[in-house]
Amino acid sequence: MTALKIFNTLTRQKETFRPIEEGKVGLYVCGMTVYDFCHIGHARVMVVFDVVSRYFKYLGYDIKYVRNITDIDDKIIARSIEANEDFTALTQRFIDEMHRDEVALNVQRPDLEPLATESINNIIKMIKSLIEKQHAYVGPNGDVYYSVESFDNYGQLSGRQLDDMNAGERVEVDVNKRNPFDFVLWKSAKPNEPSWTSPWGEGRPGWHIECSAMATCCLGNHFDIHGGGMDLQFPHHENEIAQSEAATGERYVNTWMHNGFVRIDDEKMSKSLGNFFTVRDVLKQYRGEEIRFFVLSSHYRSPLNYSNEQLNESRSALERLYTALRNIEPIENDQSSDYIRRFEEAMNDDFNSAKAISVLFECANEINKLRAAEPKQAAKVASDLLTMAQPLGLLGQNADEFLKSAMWSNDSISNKDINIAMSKRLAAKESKDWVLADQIRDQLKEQGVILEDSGKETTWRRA
RNA sequence: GGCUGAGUGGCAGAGUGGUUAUGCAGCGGCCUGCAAAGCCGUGUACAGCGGUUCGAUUCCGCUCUCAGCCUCCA
Repeated sequence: MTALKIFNTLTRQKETFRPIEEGKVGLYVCGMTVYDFCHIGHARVMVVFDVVSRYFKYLGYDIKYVRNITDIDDKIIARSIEANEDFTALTQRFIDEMHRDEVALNVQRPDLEPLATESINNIIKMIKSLIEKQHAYVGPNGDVYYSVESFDNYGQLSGRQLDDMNAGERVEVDVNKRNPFDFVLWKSAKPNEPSWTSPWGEGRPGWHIECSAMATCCLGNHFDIHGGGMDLQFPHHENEIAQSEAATGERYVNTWMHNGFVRIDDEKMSKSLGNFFTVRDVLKQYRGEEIRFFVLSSHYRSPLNYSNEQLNESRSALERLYTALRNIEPIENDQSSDYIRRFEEAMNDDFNSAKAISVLFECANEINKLRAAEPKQAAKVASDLLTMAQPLGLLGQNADEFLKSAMWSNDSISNKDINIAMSKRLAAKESKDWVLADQIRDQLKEQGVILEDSGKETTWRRA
């Protein structure tokens, strides 16, 4: 059995995973800022780290998975003013929507979902300690800043030197900062903004500090894995390291994992570019499992190009897998399985879900070959297939139900009417009236229903 | 300007110093009353130019192209 290897952004290498505490894993992932619906890029983070978490469980680890929710920031404030809605009502609304998307994508809830607004005490404590240790200072405007020059290893994660970066190239440099790369820990409140009391007056936390506070609070000063999107590498995660290690004096995180972007027409999908699709929108056309399969069909660090063609392919792929599982009662396989071995080998290689999925198809092929002659053997392979699908969060539905429920044709004709048409066709077939039988079949096909004859039995599915 | 990463067959997408990825689509066959599903077979793929090597798509160098970060962003 190969050991689990994970690509660590910090070292830019795959490293054998060694937990800090035997048999346990602490995982922290940067979650959503809740002022809008989740888009497919967010879905990728959710699904990717859901699989990471499921796979650790599959391997028998006791995992603690923490994903924060940013429920206070500039955009939230802007939205709440715009919508004339209290910011807590706004954020609660989108937290609920996010949870709805997760359910649709079969994403399991993290063990903890801390809120920034419920972590203010810890945030203040950490800022205090940073000021005491002279890693932070109060600027002329009353905001508290982190001093990047006070931290020797600043730039270790993103592989950049302070001198190499073009500060102020695209954004005006804040005159209150000693170094242009210093960042806000505590922001003083403007009139009518939500705020909390602190030693530096009424205000709210900066973006980066909340994650340091929540992560160390939930998982300890030093934990195993921290994840998030590629774009968070700099400055967000770089700043988290600087803050946390300066404040605690301990190493912060062993392994950093970053997932690649979803792209549209070879461009990053993002809010600022406006080229995004919300999970909600895509769910009108595709099932959650189809979106999930699409996300897992490429490696998590690769770019993922969004298109209908790709989603359609994911649909066909799932149909093939479910078709193999149809009408089979899996029997637990007591023998060691080469499929499982290769599946684990793929997953142990930095969670290579694309490669792992190819093993699922080999199982499907094997089942189809065995099903007539050796049904018992086929049932065992089916069990293997489901065993592998579980940590991927796939194939959890009943095969026949999945195949009978394709979404857009659901309302065109009822199951009852399908059955009526089928019995008419059966009668036609028995009297060898092929013209009528084919006519009925063609008609159903127009309504999105495909008939499949096998021997005397006829099954149906929706296209 | 600095720093990352990527360029694979019609499409998508893994991987490897010499041997079948996988899925979708195509073609031929089997099965079928005919289909569908399934099975079998089938594709001179690895951006370009040099180098290392008995041998490179895989290692090294250069070139070209693309994407990302250096502002908020998953």
